[in-house]
Parts: sequence; C-alpha cells; structure tokens
Amino acid sequence: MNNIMPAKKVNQSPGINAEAKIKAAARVVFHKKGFAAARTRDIAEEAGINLALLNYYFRSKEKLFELIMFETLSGFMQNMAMLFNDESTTLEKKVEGMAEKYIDLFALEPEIPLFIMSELKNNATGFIEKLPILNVIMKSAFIRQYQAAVDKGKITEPNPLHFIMNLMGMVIFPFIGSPMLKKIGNLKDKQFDKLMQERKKLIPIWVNAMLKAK
Amino acid sequence: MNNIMPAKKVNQSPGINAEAKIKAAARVVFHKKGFAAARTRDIAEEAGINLALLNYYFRSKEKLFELIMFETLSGFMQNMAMLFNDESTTLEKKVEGMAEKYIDLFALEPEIPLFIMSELKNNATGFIEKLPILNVIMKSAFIRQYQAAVDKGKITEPNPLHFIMNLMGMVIFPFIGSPMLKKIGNLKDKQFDKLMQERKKLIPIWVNAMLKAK
DNA sequence: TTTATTTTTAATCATTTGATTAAATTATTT
DNA sequence: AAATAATTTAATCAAATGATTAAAAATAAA
Repeated sequence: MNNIMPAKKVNQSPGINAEAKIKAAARVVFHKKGFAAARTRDIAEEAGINLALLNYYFRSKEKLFELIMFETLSGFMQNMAMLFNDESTTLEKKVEGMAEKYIDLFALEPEIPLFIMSELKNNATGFIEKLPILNVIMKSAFIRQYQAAVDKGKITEPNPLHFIMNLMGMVIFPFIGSPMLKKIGNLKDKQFDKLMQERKKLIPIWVNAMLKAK
Repeated sequence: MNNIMPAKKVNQSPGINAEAKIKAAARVVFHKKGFAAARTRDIAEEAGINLALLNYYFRSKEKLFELIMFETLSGFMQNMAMLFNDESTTLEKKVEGMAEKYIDLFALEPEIPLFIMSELKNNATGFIEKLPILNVIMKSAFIRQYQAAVDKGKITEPNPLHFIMNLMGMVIFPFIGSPMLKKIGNLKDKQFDKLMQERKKLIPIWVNAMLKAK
C-alpha cells in the first residue's frame, strides 16, 4: 500500500508548506479544545486544506496530537529547566525569572496551562514518563539552594515541594481559572492582562515573605 | 393459583433507583473524562443499566451533563459563599476555613478542580452567567474586611483579586497539577495526600505573611 | 384476577468522524 | 516536451456514538 511518508519539499507557489499549516492549525485547535473535543475536520478547516492531507502528512489524529503535545510540553519545560539549573543566580532571581518568563508565555498563549494539565491527567501516551526534566528537578541548583537556605534558617518550610506548588499555583492558576476570575472581578480581557503583568513583580515579593513565615 | 415465583431478576434494582444510579455514574464519568471524552455508553456501563435508559430518564447527554455540572458547581460554590459572607469571622479565620474546607473536598474528589476549570472554559451552556454567587463575591463581608485592612495599612496589596488568585492558586493548583507534581516529587498517592493535609495549616501562615509583604 | 401504567431491553437508526482510495493536479527531473 | 514524482482533492468507507423504537417485563391500579 502507499503508506509512504512524504518527502520534505520546498513548496513555493500556491499555499506555503501545507504540512506546516496543518501543524500550526493543529496546535491552535488542540490547545483550544483538547484532544477529545478536537475534530480532524476542525484542524483541516483551520489550516485551509483538504482533510485527507492531514492523514497524508501525519498518519493519524493521535500522531499529530502527540507531536503538538510534545512540542508544547517541551516549550513549557525548557524555561523551567533553564531557570532551575542556573548555578549563577540566587533563589530570589530564579523566582523573578519564573514569574516573568511564564507570565510572558501564558499572556501570549493563555490556553497552554489548562491544555497541559488536562492532557497530562489522561497521560494517554505516557508523556509524563517521557519528560526527563521532571526527574532531575529535585536535584537542581534551585533545590540545593533551597536546602541550604533551610539549613541556615532563612527558609521556614523544609519541603521544597510546597514551595514549588505555591509558586506554580500563583503563576499558573490565574490562567487556568481565568473565566471564573474574570467573572468575579468583572474584568475585561485587557484588565485581566494588566493584572497578570502586575503579578510579575508582585509574586517575588509575596514569595519572599512566605519563605520566612512561621 | 399463582405459584409462579419468577426467579428472573428479582435482585435487579427497581426503576426509581436506576435514575439515581445513572446520575451517580454520570458524575463519576464526566468528572473523570470531561464532557467531550465521556461516552453515554461509558455512563451506562458504569451504572450497570441499558443505554436506552439514559435517554429515557435524561433525554440527552447534554441534559445529563448540565445536571451534573450544575450540581458540581453548586457544591463548589456553596463553601465559598458561606465563608465569604460570614460576618462573624475574621479574615484570618476565613482563610483557615477556605483551606480546610476545600482541601477536604478535593482530597475526596480530586478531579473536581480540573473538571470545573475545563468545562467552565468552554462554558457551552453559559454556566458562568448562571452563577449569581460570582456576582456578589466582590460585595461580600470578606471583601469589606479586606478593604478595611488595606485602609488600616494592615494589608499591602490593595486589589483583593490578587489575594483571591493567590489563595485559590495555593489551594486548588496542587490538585490540578498533581500528575506533574507527583512525578517531580516522586510521590505516591499517600504521600501526596499527606502534603495536602499539611497545607491546611500552612496556607494560612503563608497567606498571613504575604498580606504584610512589601 | 384483569387492565393500565411504568420501567427496561434488544435492535436499529442516523449522524459524526477518523481514515482511505483512486484520480486529478502540480511540481521536478530527464 | 515527456516522464516521473510529489501533492491535493472528491468521494467514500468503516467504526463509533447519540438517540430512537417497538416490544417485553415489571409494577401499580382497577
């Protein structure tokens, strides 16, 4: 049969690279609807291509999803890995970096947090196990610095996981709960965005205070 | 004479029970998979009833979902409304109450937070608009107490929405991010549960420190 | 009992949806 | 240009899925 993987090719005249258009469309649709609610026809329409092309280039909805999921997860983790393993910065600077990088990222693509958390719960293709970064976080420079600060009495809570939960909760949750939060605060999108920008500076201050609380 | 004792399916539950069984099963399946990924056949199987019964009692998958969603949301909001509007307790006590009630709730049903946030994003049936509670939170006793504390200089951040985001983030996010957090911390379910129990006491301490940070 | 009503089931329908095929079109190579 | 290869499309398939129907079974009413 003709289950031939298509050759890469420079495509110039009619529409630009159809494969790239499908991938970009898949990213949009999957992020917006999640795997289960996304239809291949949605993706084809978003990409402006014939439905058969999707299977021609990516073989199946599952394969295409795995690609998008892996790229999305990698983008998400890259920031974390960089910041956590930077030996040259203080704990405080790492928190500032986390807040700034992630709020910038999610301000551009607000659907990423809920997408990642939802699809990781299913973990249909074992994504969690395929993320080596997660295994080394607890051995990162960040964790060593945290432990040292605990030993010196500069941080009250000895378990760094609580700290990670709090930091991620403060940074990520507003994007996950935005529909509810916008309703509670009667916020337009612009006002919400402004709040998120404020949080880039506020979260490090709050976190600093928390670390010394007892 | 009627000596026919039909030993057919006497032990099968009667009808008024079937409706309740379907509803309970729908709650389990919808919470676990979300609306899009849940199949009516999943629900029928979970309930141990014939598929046609689902439509007989609830007319459609959508109608059944709306029922479950509404009940789940109401349960979620009830705690919040009670605590926010209690004139007799201090801000600090309200925070303690929030942490305790919600962690207890989510420890029993850990899928609720992600379920609610995911389905609210779609907001297919306008759930958000149908929740009057959300409209009155900003006029609650909690908010008045917050503003008073800001005026007295006891709280640094003037916008109570930041506070709500932080509190919800710290309480709710760990349940939303549990697959990732369990992997990072190499935690078994029991260890994770223990961390959540710890947070009932820790969150009020952290929040207290945050409020005075500057 | 007998009749009527409610509940349950098996079978089936109609639509949706992921995927395939064969042909048409476009591009590249000779 | 002719031949070959790559890309795209229209048409269709097959399975999944929400929903319906008609009949059977159980229950209540007479």
